[in-house]
Amino acid sequence: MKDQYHPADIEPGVQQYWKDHRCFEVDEVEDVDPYYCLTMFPYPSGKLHMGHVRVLTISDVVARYQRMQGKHVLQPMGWDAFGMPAENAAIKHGVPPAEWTYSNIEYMRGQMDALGLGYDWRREVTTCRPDYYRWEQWFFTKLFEKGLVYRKQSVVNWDPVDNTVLANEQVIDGRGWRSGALVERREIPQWFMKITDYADELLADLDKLPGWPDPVKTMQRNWIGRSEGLEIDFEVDGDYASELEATDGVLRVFTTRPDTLFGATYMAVAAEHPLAERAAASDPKLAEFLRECRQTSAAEADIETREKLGMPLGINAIHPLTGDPVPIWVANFVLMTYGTGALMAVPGHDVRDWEFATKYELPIRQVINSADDTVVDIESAAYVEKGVTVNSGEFDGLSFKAAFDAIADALMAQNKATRKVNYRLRDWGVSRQRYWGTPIPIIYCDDCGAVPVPEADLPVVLPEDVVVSGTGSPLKDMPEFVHCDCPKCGKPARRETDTFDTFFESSWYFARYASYDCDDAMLDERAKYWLPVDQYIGGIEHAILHLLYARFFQKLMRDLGLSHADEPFTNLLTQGMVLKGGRKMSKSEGNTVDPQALIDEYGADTVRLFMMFTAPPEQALEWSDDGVAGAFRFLRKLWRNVAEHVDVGVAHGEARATTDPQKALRRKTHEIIAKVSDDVGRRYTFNTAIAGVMELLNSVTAFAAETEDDQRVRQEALETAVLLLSPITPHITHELWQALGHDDAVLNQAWPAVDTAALQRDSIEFVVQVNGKLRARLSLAADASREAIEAAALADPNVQQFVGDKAIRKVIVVPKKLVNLVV
RNA sequence: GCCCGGGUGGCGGAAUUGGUAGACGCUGCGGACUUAAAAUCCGCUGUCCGUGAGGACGUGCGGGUUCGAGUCCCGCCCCGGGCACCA
Repeated sequence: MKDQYHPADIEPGVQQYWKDHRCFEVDEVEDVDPYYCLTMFPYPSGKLHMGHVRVLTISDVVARYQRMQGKHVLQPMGWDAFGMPAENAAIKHGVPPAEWTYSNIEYMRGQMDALGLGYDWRREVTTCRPDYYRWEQWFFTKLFEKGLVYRKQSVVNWDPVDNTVLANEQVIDGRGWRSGALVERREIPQWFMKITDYADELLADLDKLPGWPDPVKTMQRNWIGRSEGLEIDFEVDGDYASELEATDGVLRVFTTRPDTLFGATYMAVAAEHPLAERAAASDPKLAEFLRECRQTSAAEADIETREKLGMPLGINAIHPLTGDPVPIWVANFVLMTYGTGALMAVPGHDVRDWEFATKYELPIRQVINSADDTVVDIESAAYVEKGVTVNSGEFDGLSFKAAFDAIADALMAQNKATRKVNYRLRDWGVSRQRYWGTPIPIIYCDDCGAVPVPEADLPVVLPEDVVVSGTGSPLKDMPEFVHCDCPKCGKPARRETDTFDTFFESSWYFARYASYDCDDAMLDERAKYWLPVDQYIGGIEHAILHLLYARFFQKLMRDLGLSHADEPFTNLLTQGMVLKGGRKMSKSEGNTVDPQALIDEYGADTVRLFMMFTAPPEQALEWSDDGVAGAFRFLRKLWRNVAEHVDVGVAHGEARATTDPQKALRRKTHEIIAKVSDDVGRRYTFNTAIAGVMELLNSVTAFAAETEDDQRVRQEALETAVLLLSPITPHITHELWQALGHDDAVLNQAWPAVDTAALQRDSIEFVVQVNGKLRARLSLAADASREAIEAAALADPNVQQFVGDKAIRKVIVVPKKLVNLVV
C-alpha cells in the first residue's frame, strides 16, 4: 500500500465499489431484521450547506452502524421540493421554479454521493413531481369525504400595495419586504384540516414514545395545550343578537379559573370580534384603534410582544352570578383564533389582566386568598396561586377544586356554562396563495359548492412552464387551468388556485419511500414492512410543527387503512445547528463554509470525521478550520500506522498477550470497543466515540512491536480502530481493511465484540479525599477489603497531614473508586 | 410575551446514576529531525503561590441541600431554537 494518505485517490473508487455491488439497495426480504433509518429530507436550495452535511452524516453513521449489527437497513433520500425560494429565484433570475428546482436536485444529489452517503436511490422521492403529489391530492379528497377538512375565514398578512399575501418571513418590522407598506391582518377563506379531532390522541401517544427526547415531547404537550375549564356565558346589555350569533347570542368566554369569577372586572375581545366591529361603526376613534390593531403581522410573536393596548366599547356584559355590569374592552393581545376570541379579565389573579387594569385604571378585586399564611397584596402584583375564595358571596372559603365545582354547578343549573376541554392547538390551515405547490384538488361550482376532484381526474397537474412576476398567483391568470366543468353537475366551474402548505408533502414522504414506485395507490404492503421508521434524524427547529403534522398524518393514514402504525417515528434524534463565529451559518450573515471546497481539499472522510468529532449531535456545532485540519491529521496518522504495520507483515491469528505491554494494549483495545459500542449504539455521542479511537491509536503508536505476538496484538488493535471508525469514515477504512489482509468489504463486517478476559486488571486506582477534597491516589488490589482501603488511605503521608490529630467522624467508601475521610 | 434548551481553560468539548473537573482534539510555547521548509515526533499549556513536593482558587451570578455539587433545589443574568405562511 502507499505510505501516504491521499483521499482523492481512494474515495471515488470506494464509491464506485458500493455502486457496482448495489450495497445500499434493499428489498423486502423475509427472515431478516429490518431497520429503517431516515433523515429529514432537504429543501433543494442550491448547494448543500454544513447543516445538511451534519444531519446527513449522522444518519449515515447510524445506518452503517446498524448494518454492522446485522440489521437489514433501509436509508432513502428525497427532496422537499415545493416552497417559496423557488418562486423568489424565479422572480429574481427569470428561471421557472421547476427548472431551478430540478437543477438544484441534480447538483445536490452529486454532492451527497461525493460525501459517501449510502442511499437506496431507486426510492428517491421528489415532492414536486405529479406521481408524488397526486397521492396527497387523492388523500385530501378522501379526508374531504370523511369530513376532516373544511373551509373557513382565516387571517393572513396582507400587503395593501402589492395586493398580495405575505408569509411571516416576508414581513420585516411590520412592513412588506418588497413594497415597504405597513402590513395588515386580513381574513380570507382557506382550507383547514381537523387536527384538533386528534388532539387527545396526539397528546396521549407522546407517552408511547420512549425513544423521543423529553424536551421535544414537552414542547409538543405544551403546544397542544390541553386545559380543562368552563365556558361561561355573559349576557350583553343591548341588542347584539346578530354579532353574537356564533355564540347563541351571548358573550361566551373560556376560563380555567372559574373560581375567580367574582373577580372579573372587565371583559376583553379581539380586534376582529364582531362586537368590536359593531361598536366601531358609530365610533371613529374606536374604528381607528381597530385599524391600528390590525396593522401588525399575523405572527403570534409580534402580537404578543407589542405594547398591550385597549379601548372600551361602551357596551356592558352582565355578570352571570352578581348581575353587575362588566365593561367590555377591545384589547390587541386577545387572539381571535384562541377560544372564542373573548375573555373575562380577572386582574387580581392574572398577570396580564393586572397590568392592563393598572394601565387603564380598571378595578382590581381580590377574590382568592392564600391557603397558608402568605400575605396577598394585589395592589402590588396579581396573586396567581390557587388558594381559598373570598369576596365571592355564597362561594367564600372554598378551595380551588371546590370553588370550581360549586360555581360550575350553579352556572350550569341556569344554563350559563358548560364544562369544556380546550386546546391551544388550532386546526391546520393548509391553503397557500402561492404558485409553487401542490394544487388543492377542489372545484367551485355555483350550484354544487366546493366539489373534490374525482379520483379518475387526478392528478391536478401544476403547469410548470410559467412566468412568475411576484404579484398574485400565476395560476389565476391561466384560464386553461382555472376553467373546468363541475364534476357533479357538469356546468362551467372554477378550479381552486391555492396550493397546499409544503408541510403537507413532508407529512407523509417517509411512508412513500416504502412504496416509491406504486402507481395505483398511495401506499402498498411494503409500507407495512418498513414502517414505522426506526430512527428519524433532523433539526431541532422541527420539534413542533413538522413532527406534529407527520404524527397527525400517520394517524390519518392508519384510519384510512393505509398503514398499521400509530406513530411514524419510533426513535428521534434532533441535531443542533452549525455555527460560525457563534452565529447560524447563512448567506445573509456572510459566514457560510462551502462543503464542496472542503471535500476537494481534504476528502469526504475528513469532513465527516470533523462533523462528528467536534460536538455531540444534539448540540450546536461551532465551525473551526483548524479542527478540520486536525481531523485530516488524525486520518493520516491512522493510515501511516497501518502502512507501517503491514510493511512488517499482516498478522492474522489469535492475539495472545503474555507481556505487560501486550496486556495493556489488548486491555485498551477492548475497553475502547466497549466504550465506542455504548457511545455509538446507545448514547449517540459520536464525539466521545472518536476520542476513544484516538486514544486507542495513541496506544498503538506507543506500542513497540517486536515479536510475532506483538504483531498480532497490534493487528487486533488496528483492525478494531478501522472497524469502529468505518461508519464515520467509510472510504479510508474500506482501503485499510483490505490492506490489513481482508478480501471482503468493511461495510459488511460485524461490529467487534468485547473480550471480557482482556479487560482484567490486577490493581485499581483509588482516590482519597479528606472532607471531600482530593489528597491522594492509591493503587490497590481490585478486591481490597474496606478495612484495607481505609488503612492504606490513613497511611498516606499527605492524608496524614490533613487528618492530623483530628478525630475521624465518618469514612465513606465508594467501591473501586473513592474513599472520603470526614474529620 | 409564552414554550423548550444551553452557559465548563486561549478554543471545540469530556466528566454516562451526586463521587478524581478539564478526556480527546485545536491553538500557543519549547525541543528533536532537516541545508531549509513542509511533514512527523517529544514535552509543557485553567488561574495564582511555590525551586519542588504540594497548596489555594476555579464549571454564567447569588443563595441552599449533602461527607461530597459542573450534576439536585430556590432566585437571577445572558445566549440559542420555536411561536402555526421559512423549511
